[in-house]
Amino acid sequence: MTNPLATKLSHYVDLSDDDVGALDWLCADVRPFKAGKHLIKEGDRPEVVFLLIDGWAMRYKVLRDGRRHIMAYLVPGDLCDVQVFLLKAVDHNIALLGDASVAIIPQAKMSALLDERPRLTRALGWSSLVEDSVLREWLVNMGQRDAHDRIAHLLAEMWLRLRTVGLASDHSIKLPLTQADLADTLGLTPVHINRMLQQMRKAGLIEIGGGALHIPDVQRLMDVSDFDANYLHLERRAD
Amino acid sequence: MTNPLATKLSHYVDLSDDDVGALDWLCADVRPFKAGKHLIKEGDRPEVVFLLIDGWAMRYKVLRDGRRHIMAYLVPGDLCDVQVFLLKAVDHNIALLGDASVAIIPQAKMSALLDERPRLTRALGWSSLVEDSVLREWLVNMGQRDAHDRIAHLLAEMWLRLRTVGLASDHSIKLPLTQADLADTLGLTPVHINRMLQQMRKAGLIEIGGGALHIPDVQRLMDVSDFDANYLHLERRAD
DNA sequence: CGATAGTTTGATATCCTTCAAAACCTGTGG
DNA sequence: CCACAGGTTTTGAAGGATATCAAACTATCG
Repeated sequence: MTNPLATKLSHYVDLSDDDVGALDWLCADVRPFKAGKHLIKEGDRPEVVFLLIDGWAMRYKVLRDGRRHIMAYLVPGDLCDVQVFLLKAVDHNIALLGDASVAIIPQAKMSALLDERPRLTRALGWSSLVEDSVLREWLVNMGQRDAHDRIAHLLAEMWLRLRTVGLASDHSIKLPLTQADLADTLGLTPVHINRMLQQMRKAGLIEIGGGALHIPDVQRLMDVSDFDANYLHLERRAD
Repeated sequence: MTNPLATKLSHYVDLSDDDVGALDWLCADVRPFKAGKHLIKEGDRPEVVFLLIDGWAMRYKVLRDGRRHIMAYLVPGDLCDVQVFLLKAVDHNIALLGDASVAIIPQAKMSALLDERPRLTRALGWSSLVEDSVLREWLVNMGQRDAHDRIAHLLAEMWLRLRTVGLASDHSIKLPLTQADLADTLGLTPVHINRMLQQMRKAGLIEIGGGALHIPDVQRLMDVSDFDANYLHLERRAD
């Protein structure tokens, strides 16, 4: 199974071969993009849906005084704002964090899929509920945890999410984030991120650097950061 | 127009009389509940959808050590987790903040509405995109703003949201929140909330207390808190 | 090999928390 | 109608987590 969206959705529902075929059909138009390319800009009214095939993207906002806040990371298998064409104008940006491959899906194709494949529609609905749930957990993370635990929680989440699309090898993932990116994600200073990462390194919790993250003992990282994987809803609903 | 959901949706699309009638039909079963009553509990798999008619509710999570974080406030016209029956189990709680009236909508009734009234379906989709957008703005609020601005931003938002359902009289709204609630919403201490509120009172930004909030100059409150109303998507899409 | 982005270090300032107690409400039962 | 109980708001003093500022160091890439 090469399509990362299919890999992800198969965690939520049983996909038939036809379903997988339909997803491949959806991703007929895959293009390479350079690092920093914007898929969506504030004020746009997008006409197509994007699906990340390879690489990372971030969803972010810029405040009036120039500060930036990153509100989500998109990894392979993640869709950009499936429903967003309902709105007059989007209120955020989505940019690639490195060179990436992106499938471009015309609105009509997306609608056709949703009309004809109820099982996929359900899986996509699930997937978007999980996105909401992740957003809520980020809010809790910012509101209730100190810098150390906040970072640990985020890293554990990214590791788990990448594993569900088959992108965690042994205990490592690619992590194309600078410490400034982490700072703008967690509401902290790059300086403080740096100091906390050093502390976590010394404690043997993580090895980080050079665009990669190694977590020797994921359970331990989850324990220290009060991580409860429920919010990722990886357990399939029984019915 | 008495149905607060109809009032809210009419900001997004033009509703026909039939649409409004359908919404009233949806809310046939309205019941009174006592303060503190839980509409949804973590681990539930709800069979019905709730619609707040009168009163406030909060969506919150409890961490392992007992800390609580409030992730959203629901006000009249807001639905509880329309799609949530897709999930195996919800990962949060929704409780009433005071005595309230709640419409109880069976799953089947909701589905029927969505099948038969594409315009309402579109409006509900819009409404749920706005909810997501609000959640993202809360994340930015926590990540980038200090205590004072964070509080100001939240109060301005609640004032605007209540106004769109016709519940802001002159410059006042009901605000059934304790300072501890605000603290658990904004990731601050009740003590610090208290001191900031005093400061805002002295500055003439707000009058708050006794379950009510008065904002003499909403524009000023929005200015100091870097409030950009775009994220509420109150501008109707032109098409 | 120089330029540029990213990481690391140190010293100091500040916002916010913590802890503890007093004051203030609001509803309830006697 | 008073007294009391529980929750909420307010106040003070002191400590801690994180920010700020400035600069050195390191990696990366054309």
